Amino acid sequence: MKAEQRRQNILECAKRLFSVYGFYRTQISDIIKEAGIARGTIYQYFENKQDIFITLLENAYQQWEENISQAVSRIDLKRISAKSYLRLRVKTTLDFLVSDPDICNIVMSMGFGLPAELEAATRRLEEKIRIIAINDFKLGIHNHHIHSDLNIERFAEMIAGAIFRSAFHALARANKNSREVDVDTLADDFVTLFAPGIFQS
Amino acid sequence: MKAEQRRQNILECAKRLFSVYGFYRTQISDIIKEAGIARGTIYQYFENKQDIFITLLENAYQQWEENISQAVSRIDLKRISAKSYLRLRVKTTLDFLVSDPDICNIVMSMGFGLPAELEAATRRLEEKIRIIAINDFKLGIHNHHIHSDLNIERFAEMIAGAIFRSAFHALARANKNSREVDVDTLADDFVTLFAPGIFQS
Amino acid sequence: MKAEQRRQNILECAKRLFSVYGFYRTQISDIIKEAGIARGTIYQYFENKQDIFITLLENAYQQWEENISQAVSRIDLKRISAKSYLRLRVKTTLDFLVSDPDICNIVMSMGFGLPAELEAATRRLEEKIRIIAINDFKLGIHNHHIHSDLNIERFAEMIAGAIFRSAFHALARANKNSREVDVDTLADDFVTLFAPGIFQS
Amino acid sequence: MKAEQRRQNILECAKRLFSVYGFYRTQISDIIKEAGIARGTIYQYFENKQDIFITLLENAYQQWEENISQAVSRIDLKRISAKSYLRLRVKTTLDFLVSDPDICNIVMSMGFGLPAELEAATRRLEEKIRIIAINDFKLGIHNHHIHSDLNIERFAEMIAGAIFRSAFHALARANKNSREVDVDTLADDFVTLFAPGIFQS
DNA sequence: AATGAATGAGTGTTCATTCAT
DNA sequence: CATGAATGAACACTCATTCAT
Repeated sequence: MKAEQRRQNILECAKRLFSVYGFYRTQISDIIKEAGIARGTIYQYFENKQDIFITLLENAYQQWEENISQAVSRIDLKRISAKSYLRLRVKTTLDFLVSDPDICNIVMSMGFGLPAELEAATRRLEEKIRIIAINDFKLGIHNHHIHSDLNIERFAEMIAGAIFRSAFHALARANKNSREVDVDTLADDFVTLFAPGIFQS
Repeated sequence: MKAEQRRQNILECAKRLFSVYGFYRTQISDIIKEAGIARGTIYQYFENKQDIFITLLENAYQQWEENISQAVSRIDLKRISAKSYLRLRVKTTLDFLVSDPDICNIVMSMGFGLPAELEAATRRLEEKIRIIAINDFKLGIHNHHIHSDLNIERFAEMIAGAIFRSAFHALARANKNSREVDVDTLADDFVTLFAPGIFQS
Repeated sequence: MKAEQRRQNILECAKRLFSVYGFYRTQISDIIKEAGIARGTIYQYFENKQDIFITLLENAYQQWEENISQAVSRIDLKRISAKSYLRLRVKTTLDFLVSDPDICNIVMSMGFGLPAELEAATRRLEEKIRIIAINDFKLGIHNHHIHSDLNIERFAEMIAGAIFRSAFHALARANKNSREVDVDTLADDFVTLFAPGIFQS
Repeated sequence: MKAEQRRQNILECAKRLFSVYGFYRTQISDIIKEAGIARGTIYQYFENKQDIFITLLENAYQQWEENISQAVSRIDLKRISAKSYLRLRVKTTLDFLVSDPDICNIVMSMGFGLPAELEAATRRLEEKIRIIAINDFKLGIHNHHIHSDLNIERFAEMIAGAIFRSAFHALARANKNSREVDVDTLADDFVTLFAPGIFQS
């Protein structure tokens, strides 16, 4: 498993660097220096620079889906209130973003100006969040917690935007120790702002 | 005046290209080809590639501030309702973003991974929007339209995020003709979603 | 004569700049800025950058030859001592170099690394000095002031080298006011060092 | 050791080219063509063009100082005559210049018009020679071989000028085979010309 | 004659990727 | 598997010269 360890180490280093400098300004030289390996070695684990970047995202998405399904599995849908459900969803997302701030940084940047393939990969997470939000809205409408004439697609976009932006700022400003706290107040603030508009009685 | 025209043309072309390909993938060669000028000519109008990019942003910011101050000057603050005021603010911002979708694209991308100087320049617009939102909140609190115990800094972030993201998607999907419509429904959707949370009675 | 004036002004400015920065680091842009003329104008007076440089040297050579012939015409060869003759020759050369330190600077640099044509032009002055020195030596041998078995070609080289180097340093260090003095003591020092070796009795 | 060999080869080629064409007219393309390497390779051994040039000079200076100290260590100062000492000094310098005519060419050119940093580096050798000459003069005065009222700074300049110029011409004209001879006669000619003036009894 | 915008060949340098050891 | 020297296409930028006005 030595090889697998090395692979992970490369990914780890690359993630940190991509997160700070972005795709173009992070050079292969930087990554191998950080990982303490030789120039050629990195190409034994990855096809090329893009491959590293995409692998990073792919891993993050997998992690994300596991988090989501775990969180959902713990809910008793019949007993939880709509508002608590919203908060849980937001909290789960924020927890994930906070648990891996580097990936969070990469994904939230929208990947503007990246090679087409990478841009697409970058956008997949927001897309997933949007789809989950839309499905939740549909569920809410079905359960009569949400008015059926709301533009749920648009709402989903705005919510995704709000979460990403506020998470981004919270992470950017946070010192390492106080992050745990931030997530809870952030989720609370989110619910305070959005719940009234979403659950218009 | 010929010179000024050419300068504008270069900016125009560069804007379009930066908007689609970002800073790194847009090459000087592309810009001059698009502008139909020779290699050296571009350097008679701009110091370097960064200079073009920054000039573009600076122009946009100036335009943006003019729009804002014009819009505000037409309001009778004593007669307008809080909700209408919110809608007007959002509408003004969206109008601006829609009127220059390329700049909008560039600015909304957060400039992640750009050379430090450019990244800073890129973030200035969102910062401005956030500050305006915060000031509006303070005004609302002062006028008792908004609860004083809301976390207005956080709200401002979320609102900025929501506006940018939804505008971005609206623009990305929109065909050129239907944009006018989008802005109005977008503003309406925005108010529908946010007003209840902001103006909690 | 307006045109001739302008031409002279360009030469004047170019000379100063070439003297300080050399051929390559002096740009046409610098010259026109210094001369206060437009970019195109300079090409109405000179073919190209090289042409300016060569014209400068040519003028200097002409000036130099006038100086030399004037100085010689004032000597009564029958009455002057060999040593005084040597001193006069050296003094004349130094006077010229001091009278136009910029040209002096250019010529003394040997023109190493210049385009072939310019390098050749640059070396012409030292060549002239060497030839004059050789002829003077021959005259000295003929008049029995100088041993006939000395290697006069070699002596001429060394003398040219010594004059140029010491003049160069004197000029480089001199403040504008004290130059007149320098030339005389320089000539004296030169005679003190070289006369014994040249006029070996 | 392969790497060191390649590095030396690059320096070798660059030296030859700089010697003939100077700094500006020698292009990176020329050097790599001469060295038979790829464009990027040269930047693995040197930071940039200037770095190559400076390394070349630095190496030469080191070589020169070794030569000097070796030569001095072989002298028995108590037994050697002042004139022989002078000849030895000149001979040592000429031997060095002749042993590496390319560097000699570069250094003797005074570096006029080079980028400031390079110009400074270029002038260091003449400066060293001048200082050695001055120290030797002081020694000569102390030992009563040289009059104490001579302007030794000036003499040092002239001597340096004479050596450089005559060496330069000797090298420029010499065919490869006859150099050995030249140095000895050159040193003799030098002593013949300068000794009487320096050791004025 | 004067202008200055336009030109484009040329130059140094970068950096992801390859490959012999 | 690991290494790191070698590669070369790609890129931003310069600057002497031209030419329409």
